Amino acid sequence: MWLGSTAQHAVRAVLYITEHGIDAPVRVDDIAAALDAPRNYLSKTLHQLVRAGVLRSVRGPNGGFQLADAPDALSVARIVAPFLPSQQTRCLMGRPTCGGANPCAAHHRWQHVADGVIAFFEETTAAQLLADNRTPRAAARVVRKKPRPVSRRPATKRPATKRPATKRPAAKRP
Amino acid sequence: MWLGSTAQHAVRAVLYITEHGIDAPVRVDDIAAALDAPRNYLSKTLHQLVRAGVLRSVRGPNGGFQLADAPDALSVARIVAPFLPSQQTRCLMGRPTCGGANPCAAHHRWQHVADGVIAFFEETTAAQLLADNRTPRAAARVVRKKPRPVSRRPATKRPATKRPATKRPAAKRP
DNA sequence: AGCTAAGATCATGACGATATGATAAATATT
DNA sequence: AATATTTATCATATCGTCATGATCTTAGCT
Repeated sequence: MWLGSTAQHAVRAVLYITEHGIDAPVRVDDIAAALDAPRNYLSKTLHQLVRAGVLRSVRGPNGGFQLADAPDALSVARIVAPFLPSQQTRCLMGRPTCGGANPCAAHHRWQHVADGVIAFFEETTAAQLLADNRTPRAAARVVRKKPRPVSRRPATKRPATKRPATKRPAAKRP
Repeated sequence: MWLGSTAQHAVRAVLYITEHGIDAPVRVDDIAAALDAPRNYLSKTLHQLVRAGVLRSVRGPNGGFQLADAPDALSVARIVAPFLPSQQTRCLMGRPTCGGANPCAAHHRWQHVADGVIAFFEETTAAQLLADNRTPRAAARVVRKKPRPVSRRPATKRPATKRPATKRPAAKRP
């Protein structure tokens, strides 16, 4: 609902990378297998996230994708933005002039609802979703509380995480 | 936002019909001109609303479209339903199994937001939107109140409104 | 240098949404 | 019955999304 399948793949892929990419990049093949998503199309999608500054990619052997920032500084809005239709109006009717002096018929009633949706996208972080996913029991409760604004600490450059030649469990087909 | 242009045309057209179709059907040409929407495509769209039971159509001279029910018994949801993508899941990720025992990562946080949107569509009526449109000043206030559930009175069959041969101001090109 | 494991990219196509223009069908008026 | 008016429908076109499969490029390893 309200997210195209590409954006849905993007969110789920980012969550997967957040969970499994702590010390080594995650391969597209692994993500595609885990999400049951088309491999090449997912590759393209992830690359768009690289261009958007959400992910970093490493080519060649032992390559893959990692988060560019800390998961609690990554809002769903940033993940989803590259895959939203370009003409983004907040007007239900799509009226370009809607607002302020010239509201469309639905403007005032819709505004509240739309604000809620925008807030969800802006304030929900990858870290929160992952935490919810790990403890579904607790998630049903946490959601009752007023959401805190997204952590704005400046993108904690992690110290390059030069991973020590982690021999992964070898390729699937040796 | 979140409504395709067809659905947007549908809502605006219904509002126009609600306003101008009190005692006589409204012609597609008039609606198309008022909305600046493509004439034939709008015709098709309106016909879909006829099939959905939202409008009634009258063919031939003095024909056009009228509401099938009273405006305060017509929710936005009913207007928009025929133009929504068929696979309607409330899950942000589109997971078919999302919910209850097997929630997706975003389920609990998203549910509240989605509920708000659903409620907007279900509880907002054509009559309300039209009233808001006529008094934009007051609309900014009314929206603060808790919305009342949609009036459910049983579709007031109006007594056929056989209009007395209303000569309309003639065609555009005589 | 050559092999191999990865991401990056390209050509192609299916599909639905959004139209456009022409034509068919219905009906009120004369 | 003929005509004019109005909706209903059909054939076709365009565009963006969502892919698929093949090929190119990068970089670690020996």
